[in-house]
Parts: sequence; C-alpha cells; structure tokens
Amino acid sequence: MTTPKRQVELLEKNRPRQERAKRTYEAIINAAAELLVEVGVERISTNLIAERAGITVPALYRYFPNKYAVLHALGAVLMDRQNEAFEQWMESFSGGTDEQDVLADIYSVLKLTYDVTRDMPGGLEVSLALRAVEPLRELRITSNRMVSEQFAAYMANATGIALDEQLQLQCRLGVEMAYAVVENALEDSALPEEQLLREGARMLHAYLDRVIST
Amino acid sequence: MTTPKRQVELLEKNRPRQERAKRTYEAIINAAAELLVEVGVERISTNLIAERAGITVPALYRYFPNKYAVLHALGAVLMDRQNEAFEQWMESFSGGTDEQDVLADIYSVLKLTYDVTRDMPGGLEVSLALRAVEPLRELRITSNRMVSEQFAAYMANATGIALDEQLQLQCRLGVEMAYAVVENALEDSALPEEQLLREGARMLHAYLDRVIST
DNA sequence: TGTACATCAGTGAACGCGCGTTCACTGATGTAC
DNA sequence: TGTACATCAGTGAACGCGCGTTCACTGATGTAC
Repeated sequence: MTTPKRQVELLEKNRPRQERAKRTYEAIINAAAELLVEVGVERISTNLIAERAGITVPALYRYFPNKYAVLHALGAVLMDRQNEAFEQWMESFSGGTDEQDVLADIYSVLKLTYDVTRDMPGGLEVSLALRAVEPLRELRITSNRMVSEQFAAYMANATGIALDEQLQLQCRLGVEMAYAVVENALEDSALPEEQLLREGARMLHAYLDRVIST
Repeated sequence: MTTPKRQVELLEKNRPRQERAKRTYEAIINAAAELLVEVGVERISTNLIAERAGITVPALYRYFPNKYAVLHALGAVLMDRQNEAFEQWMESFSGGTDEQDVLADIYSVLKLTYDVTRDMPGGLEVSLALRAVEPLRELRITSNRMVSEQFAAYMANATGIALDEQLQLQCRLGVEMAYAVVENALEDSALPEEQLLREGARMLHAYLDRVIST
C-alpha cells in the first residue's frame, strides 16, 4: 500500500576537478542555502540558484541533474556537521554515574547541535526540507539511523544493557527527540532557546534514567 | 536581524454559500491533500489542484487567492482535528496519582493524535508542510501555543504548581515533543509505531514526573 | 405551486513569465614535454 | 622556464511547458412573490 514514489536522480554528475570548478560548486551550495531561507523550498529553482551563484544555468547542470540533487548535497553538509558534532560529543561523554554530570552532558550535546545548525546558513530550513521533501527524506532517516545505532552500541557497552531491538528503538527515539528539541528552539524565535534546551536535556535525561533502570 | 519575510495573503476570498459551492470547496481541499502526498509541497500548484478537483482554475480563485491559502485551510483542518482530540483527552484525563494510569493516559493521547493524523489524507505531509513552508508556520505555532497554555493551566490546577513561565515552557515542550513522536512514527514506516508511541509516552511521563517533583 | 430574476458559481480563452533542460560553442586551466 | 594542447569549465541561445492570474462571459441556484 506504499504510494508509488516519484523517482528522482540525486546523484551528482561531474565532480569539480579544477580549482575554479570547486569554487563554482561551493557557490551553488551556498546560493541554495540562501534561497532556501529567502524564497522557501516551494519556490527554489535551478534558475534562481544559478543566478544567485553568479553562473549560468548550464554550468549548474554540469554538476547536478536537478534541484533535488542540490538540496541533497546541501542536506548532506548539514548531516555531516551534525554527526561530527555528535561523534565528538560521544567520545568525550563522561560516562560517569553522577546525575548532574549526565544531565550536563546531555545539555551540551543539544547545545552543540543547536549551535552547528544555527551557524550553518539555512540550517533550520535545510533540516525542515529534509523532512518535508520526499526525495530527501531518506538521507535524514539513514543518517539518524546510523547515529542512533552508534549511540545504542555505546549505551549497551557503558551500562551493560543488552543491545537488543528495544534499546535500538529507545536510542533512536532519543536521537530523534534531540533533533526535535533543537529544531523547536530554532523554529519559534519567541521561545527562550537556552531554557528550552535545558528542559529538553531534562526530558532526555529523565527518559535515559528509566531506560537504564528497567 | 529577522529576515524580511515575503508577505503572502492567506485569507480566503468568497466563502461558499450554495450547496454546490461547498462541494467545490471541499473538492479543492481534498485535491490539495492528495497532491501533497503525490507530488509534494515543492511541486503542488493551483493548476494541479483545480484539475484534480474537477474544476477550472478561475473557480479555485473564487475561494482562494493562491496556493498558500489552500494549504493554510488544509492545515487548519488538521490542527482543528488534532486540537479537538487533545481537548477531548484532557477532559477525560484521569488526574489520578497512580503511575501506571498516568502513563496509560499519556500513551492514549499519543495514540489518539497518531490515529487522527494518519487517518486524515495527507496528514503527515500537511504536518511537515506546516513546518517547512514559512507562510504556514504561524498557524502551527499559534495552535501549539494555545494547546500548551491549556495544558499548563490544567497542570497547575491539578498539581498545585504555580502557573509561571517555567511551567508554560515545560508544557510547551511536552506538547511539541508529543507531536514530534507522532510525526516520527509516521515518517519512518520501518519503525514499529505502537512501540514507538509507547516509548514516547514513557519519555513524556518521565519528564512530567520531574516537572511535578521540583 | 409556479416562475421571474437577483445573486452565486463556474467557464473558456488569453497573457506574460519563469521553469527545466539541451545544444553547439568559446574560454580557462594545468600539465607534459 | 616556456608553451602546446588536451581536457575541463562555463556560456548564449533556444525550446516547449506549466505556472499564476485576470477577463468578460454563461450557467445554476434558490427565493420572493
């Protein structure tokens, strides 16, 4: 009963080889990020992107087959940065049993992800587009799956809990909710973001406690 | 430093008065929901919607000034159903102090919201569009603000906690995360949705406990 | 109960515009000698 | 160290198409009498 999904080519065509080409490639990605903020995912087009990047349209087509591929590449940049931040965090995860330390650790990964997303041009808009645009969804889901598997493995190792499907699911939920908190803090600028992240950390911490003590 | 936002008219023009007109209006909303699933928010257009609804384009323009207004109306339908489900749930909220009862209650509101969203054509896609399409964002935020204020008032009343900004924020986070869990369960069909909702309920329950006991 | 007619609902045709995409081409880069 | 030239990078022009939007118009509805 799955809807027959429109197949969209997301693979990039020629990779940039020369210096000039790399600058062009970067300009395309940056232009796409800017336009995602300015005109939105419903209005962005290869024409607009090329114009903003200061190149002609066929130059864009040299590297990308269509606008989805551009957004895909842009999304990959964000995912990479977020994942890198997460991996860095996991390495330095205190692993201590002190309640306050764990809470602070969780807060810091939220804050880190928040900063990374906020500081990348169009970070929020890219995040949302990765959810709302079907051909891009897979990228996000795959990435989150990977991250949560890593996290589950770590948790199993650190606590001695069995690395079963339940733990996988719980860690996946934790990761998804972490991103949800971050997106939420960015979505409504009327909200006090620091406090929201702090409360988000409390929620995840409270959950983690239950997961461990079951 | 806020980006100068494109102003889009979202108000409907003529309201349908006659019977025939009401059917047309409904057909437009339904067509938009179908197309949101089939072609996505980046591809949907007034032309496509009119064609699918079995009317000509000017007939659509009789009721809506542009496609955002159609999506806005569609979004309002979803928000209304979700809010109604939530209000219904709050009335029957046991309010008991028994741990298991509260957990079951939280699960049931997640399940209720999940069902409502899944059963509405394009429910997930509408939810995501309300986040990703800037002119529609306000609808979602306003709705969630309202719901969480209601919830905060209820909580203050039921527990004796002061109805201050902190509680408001905590309830807001709770509501946002509840929707995030529901969307997550719908987003990745590979996930076991029942179990995910159950874990989501546990997370919210664990958080609620901490909020109350502080 | 019948019907005239004011109002409401929907159409057909037309518009200019930006979209995605491709082509044969020119110009730039960098390296082999 | 200089340069010829193969390859890479980007352009200008063109295309057909679907987009949003408006117009003067015809047809349908329902109610006042």
